[in-house]
Amino acid sequence: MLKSTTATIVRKLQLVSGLDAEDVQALESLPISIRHAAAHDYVVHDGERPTQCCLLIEGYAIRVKYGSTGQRQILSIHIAGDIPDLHSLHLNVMDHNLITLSTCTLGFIAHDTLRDMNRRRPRLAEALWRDTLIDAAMFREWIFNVGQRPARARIAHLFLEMKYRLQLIGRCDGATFDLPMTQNEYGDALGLTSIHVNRILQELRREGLIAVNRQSVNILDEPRLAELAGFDRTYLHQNRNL
Amino acid sequence: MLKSTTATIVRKLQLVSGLDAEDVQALESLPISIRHAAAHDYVVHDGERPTQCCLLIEGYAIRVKYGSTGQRQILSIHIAGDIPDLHSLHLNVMDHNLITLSTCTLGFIAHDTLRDMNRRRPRLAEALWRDTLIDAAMFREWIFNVGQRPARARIAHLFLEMKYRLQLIGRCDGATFDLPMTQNEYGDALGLTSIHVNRILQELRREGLIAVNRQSVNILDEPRLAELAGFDRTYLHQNRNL
DNA sequence: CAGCATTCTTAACATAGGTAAGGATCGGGG
DNA sequence: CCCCGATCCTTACCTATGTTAAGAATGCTG
Repeated sequence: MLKSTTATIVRKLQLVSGLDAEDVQALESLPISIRHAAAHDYVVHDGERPTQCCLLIEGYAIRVKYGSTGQRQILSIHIAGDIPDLHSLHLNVMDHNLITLSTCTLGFIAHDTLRDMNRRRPRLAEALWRDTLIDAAMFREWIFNVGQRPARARIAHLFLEMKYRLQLIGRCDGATFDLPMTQNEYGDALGLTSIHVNRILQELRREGLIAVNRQSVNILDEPRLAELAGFDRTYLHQNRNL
Repeated sequence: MLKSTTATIVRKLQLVSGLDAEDVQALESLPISIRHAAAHDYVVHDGERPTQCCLLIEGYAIRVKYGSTGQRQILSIHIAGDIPDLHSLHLNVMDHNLITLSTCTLGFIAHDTLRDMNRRRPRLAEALWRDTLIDAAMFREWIFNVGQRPARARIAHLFLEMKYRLQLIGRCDGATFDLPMTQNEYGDALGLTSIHVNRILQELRREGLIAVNRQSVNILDEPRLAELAGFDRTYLHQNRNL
């Protein structure tokens, strides 16, 4: 079952920002060069000056900042339909890395092409701008998460965010979804050590809230988890009318 | 000495993104309604649906998220020339609050007016988009700061960020600049308690790195402070050619 | 100038989360 | 099919930061 390379992003933008037929047409006819990447491959490096953007067609990727003393902070987790380095269209230098989490299908679109499209189709340009703004909104929530919530709530919040984002693109029907992350990586995302992540995960399992393993998450008791996390999905801005 | 309401933002955008004479002209002739606000006033509320953006003409403001159990996280600190709620142009609902820190001169610009300008002047639209992207870049660094750095480095990093941003708009010549924040507010910004902020500030003072009080900061030993903080200004994207 | 409310400071004590180290499992390559 | 490296899990102990409390500076405001 071969899906169009743009199917997922088209679906996302349609739901989130609204596109007319011509916009969809413009997106679908964009020249994209496909590449397959292995898990834990660099897509874009910190300090680099990209001349193209990377559409995540299939798989999972993360944005990561490294510190001088080896610390590592995951800034966001990306799924199919995302363009994690869209910002490079207007920000010349990368200030972080883009790395795959799983094997991925990537589609590269030249900056020139995108700029051209934006000029021609202001509604699409707006949708892309909006996409980067939603990115920023998720960063804000991430700051709150890391700065204010205790470890349990932090982890719970991450799972719920991923659930709603995957739901939007049709990759989570019930309560289960793929998420190929190690406990170490959860730690890097949440500002915790893998040991502590492990402690908390044990607790949450014991309490019957979730089932997690290296590749997937199953949310067993969403109401209690949402309560624990203080989760409010407004910040995801998934509905353009809301 | 009366300064034009747009002088600071024009200066910033010129340095950061480059504007031609017509762009400047367009900005300067924007209809703006001025309002003065007291310190600690709400400018925009979480959950609100703004129909205008707020240009910070004079003074300091913060963006803040409140948690269900009273926690408070400051997401960013804003200075003259910033439009802290520019994102509301494409994101309908506010997911946080905008609050003044000091008495402020605010300039409100209707969304319709801005959208109109963006359509007419693509370069300006690009500069504004870029401005929101720099915002996002600062959020990323803020995540790293709160997630990875120990308290000392966290505080040091905040001071250095403010220094370079104020320098750009000409409000920090030497090593001293205004920053009207209490230790409590530093805590809310950094995910620390005011008591711990106080402890660290004492240390940094004793070691001759900084002098801080309720309204201003004096960076006494920038090299050592930058070393401590692991500060690298790239993420501020202050130079369009860089 | 008095008086009240912040803010700052210090101290004693408590705990969430980090560090270190080793054993148990698991999955992919030879 | 078995071995090896990577995860995962567990335990014990330690430290940065939070909590509570209370007094000393400030700085408004009347």
